[in-house]
Amino acid sequence: MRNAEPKSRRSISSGSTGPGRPRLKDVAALAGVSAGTVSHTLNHPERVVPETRTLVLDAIRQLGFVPNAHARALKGAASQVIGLVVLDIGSPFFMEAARAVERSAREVGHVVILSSSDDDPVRETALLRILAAQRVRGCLLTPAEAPPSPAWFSRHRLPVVLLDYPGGATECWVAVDHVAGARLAVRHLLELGHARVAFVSGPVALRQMVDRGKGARAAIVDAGLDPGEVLVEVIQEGFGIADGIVAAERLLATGVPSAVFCGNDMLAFGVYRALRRAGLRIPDDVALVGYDDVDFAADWAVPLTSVRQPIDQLGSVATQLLFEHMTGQSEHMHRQIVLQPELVVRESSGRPIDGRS
Amino acid sequence: MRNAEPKSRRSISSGSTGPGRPRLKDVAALAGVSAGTVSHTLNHPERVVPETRTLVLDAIRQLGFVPNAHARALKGAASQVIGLVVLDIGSPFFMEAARAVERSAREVGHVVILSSSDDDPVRETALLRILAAQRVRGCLLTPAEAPPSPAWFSRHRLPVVLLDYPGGATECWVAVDHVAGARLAVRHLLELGHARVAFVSGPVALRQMVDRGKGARAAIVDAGLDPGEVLVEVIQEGFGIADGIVAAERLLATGVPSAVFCGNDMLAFGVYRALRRAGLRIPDDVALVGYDDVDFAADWAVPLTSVRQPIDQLGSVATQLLFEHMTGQSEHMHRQIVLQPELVVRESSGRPIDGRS
DNA sequence: CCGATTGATTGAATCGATTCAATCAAGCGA
DNA sequence: TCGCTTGATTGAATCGATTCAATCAATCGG
Repeated sequence: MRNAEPKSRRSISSGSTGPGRPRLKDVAALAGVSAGTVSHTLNHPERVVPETRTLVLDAIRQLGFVPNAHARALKGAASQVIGLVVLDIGSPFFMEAARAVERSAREVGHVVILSSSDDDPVRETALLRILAAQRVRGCLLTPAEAPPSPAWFSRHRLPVVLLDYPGGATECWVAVDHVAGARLAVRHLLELGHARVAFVSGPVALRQMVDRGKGARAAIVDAGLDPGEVLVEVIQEGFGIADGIVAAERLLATGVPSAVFCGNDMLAFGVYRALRRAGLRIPDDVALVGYDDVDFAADWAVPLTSVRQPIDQLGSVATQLLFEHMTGQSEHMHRQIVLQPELVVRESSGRPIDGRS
Repeated sequence: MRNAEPKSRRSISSGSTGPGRPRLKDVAALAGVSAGTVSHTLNHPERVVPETRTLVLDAIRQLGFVPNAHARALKGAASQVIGLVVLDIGSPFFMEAARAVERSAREVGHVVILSSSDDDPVRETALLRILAAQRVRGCLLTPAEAPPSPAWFSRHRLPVVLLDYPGGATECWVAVDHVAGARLAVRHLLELGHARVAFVSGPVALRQMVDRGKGARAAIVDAGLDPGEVLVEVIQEGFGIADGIVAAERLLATGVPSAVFCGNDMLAFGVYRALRRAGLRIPDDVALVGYDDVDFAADWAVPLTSVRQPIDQLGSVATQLLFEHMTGQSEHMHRQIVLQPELVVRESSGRPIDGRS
């Protein structure tokens, strides 16, 4: 009994009930060649004589054969998949980055597994394990807290590039210099003649926000001034428009400086709204600068001066670095890249004010 | 020579040069059990006596073993991956949908391969082939034009649910009723007493835009009026803020109706901007309604009345349907789900106007 | 006209985990 | 103490494609 039909379970159902997912073997049978030849036409077409090739390709088309990537991968072929783990798919920042990554990956024939750690290190680890199990070719990661050690990645043979996270010298990463961005913004305001500047910050749990605060102070120090006298900090729990409104109201209660720099554009929009309601004009009464340069900034009622992050570049550079890492042999040198943001000056920051320091 | 070390190429390097990616075999060797037992501790822990289990688990931990998903899949285990092919990752709509899909998939222990067809049917086919090759468990697709036939998907054993696309009765799909959405919007304007309504449409190549136009006309017919007399259509090539501005300028040239319904919120924002510049007040002089209810709509200078699509629901319902399809045996019935959008009334549409029809 | 060379094709081993039948050991009743 | 049941563990076959050595055929020079 056991030997009567030892290996044709699949074939039977394939022959009788339905088409069944065609295997390479089926193609070979239909084309009247061996399995090896079919494989060759797919992977080394030059080794196969044209007539045979057409024969095989016809059979493939006829059966609608799609080679099993798992079997292929098992034999050692490099996977065509890379992983991307971000903190929050919902954020426009990561969305744009993901877009760039997807595009860059596509250019070299790869697809992307996208997932979100939701800022949870435990979930992050779980996701990395899944990616390792999938034997993806490599992965891009924005760590929730500290990323797994480089040893973890090399142990799992999982090339990694950290995204928007300044790591150590023994790993690859690409980050944006938030300190520099804020520095540009505040320097701009100081150059316009503002003597006191408010910094509306989002949650300080975010490295980015802390960096932007640092940059603001640095710009003031650069100008030979005292941050303690020039900077007014307002810290919000969130970073939406509503938080910006609250921040502006807090400022209104204590006296609004002539310039406000916000940790991101949403906060700036909120601040704008609240200040307008209070009868203040932008930029005549208050100069306003945001951060991120979201799509909307240029189209806001008063076009918003903002710091543009090279998100696109972030995604594509990181992907390129990853491919370098993936394809590079063991002689791969870890590289760290810091991208510089750019200040986009629009109407909201206004013109130089008369010196009344 | 050939037989001297027939199978230990990997083992050698593993033993001598570096750690090497540990295989199940290595775990078995370290734990002093057979491969089968290791597999059992992973997949049928109850079949293995507790002491052996700890032994094996220790070995797994010690080696940092992560089972090869490809080998697993090859043996027939269901993949933990689903595919998602959208038209454009960049758009907020798909971003939000992707987010919902990712979340729903995660809840049942799956990850998502995200990719964008960029509205190109050729690329769409290529992506679907990749997904089929990866033997993903199933896939969600927003077709660029007509999707591949249900036969294609069943041939490749690739369960599919069409996303935001009303397909046929022999496939699964989830879509939003754009006709109904526009109908709600225009009915609202008519009920407020507006006798003439402009419809600012985006590119008519988009099914959505055409449907919204239909809905606008339907609402007028519902009210017993003649669309030819009531509706003024303005068609734009794009659907950004700039296009909205152009549309408004065209309206201004011919005389602006007392109400404007826009194919999406961006167009509405542009219209708002242009009308304000022309000295018209919203909603006092012109009532304005958008579509999509993007994050910004509520926070716009004059909070925008808009039609909210249940995008989140779209993503999660589609994913649930896909899982039903994937896990369901052949007795799976194809299901079609149409989600209803909702009108969110805010200030921009104003209050009832005095009857001056 | 024969041996050698080139090139196309085939066959079999292989990747790593699963699974089922087979084995092995322990425990139990008689 | 022997046979039998029960349950843990092992071994071998298997999934589907790749690849390399082996085979087979044809062509060419001598």
